[in-house]
Amino acid sequence: MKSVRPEPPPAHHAIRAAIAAIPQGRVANYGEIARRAGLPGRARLVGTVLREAPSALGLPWYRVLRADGRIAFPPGSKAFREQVRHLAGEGVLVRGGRVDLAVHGWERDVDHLLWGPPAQTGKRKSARAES
DNA sequence: GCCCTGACGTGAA
DNA sequence: ATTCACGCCAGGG
Repeated sequence: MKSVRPEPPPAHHAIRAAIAAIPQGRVANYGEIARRAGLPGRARLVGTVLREAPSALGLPWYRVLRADGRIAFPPGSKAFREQVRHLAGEGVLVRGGRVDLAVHGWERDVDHLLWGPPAQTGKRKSARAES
């Protein structure tokens, strides 16, 4: 017998879990979440789930950005500003609606361990001792 | 069931 | 840095 109230597909659950797993102060892109959820290539599905997911679920939706580190909402929109606000509250700086994934990206850590710290290609304007 | 849209990603021009 | 085309596929009309 069919359940009178069809539960959401497992994929949705996996995606929510992946989003919930983003550490505070870090951000991840849609594709990355999809991968973590075992759904490579389904970045769009992540967006769909987030759209359906009420913020009441307690999901850190604001930690999810596009692949280029850009916020997925139209600049200036309500949601946009709120996302920026939330991120700023966690110490994630947003410049021009954009977050530096090389600094706050979740997966950044892994790259670091595999490839080592990014060599300064000489773009840096002023080298300064970081914390 | 077809068609269009979309909190996306990637590669090419 | 921008723009375009495509791939992907769940939802809603």
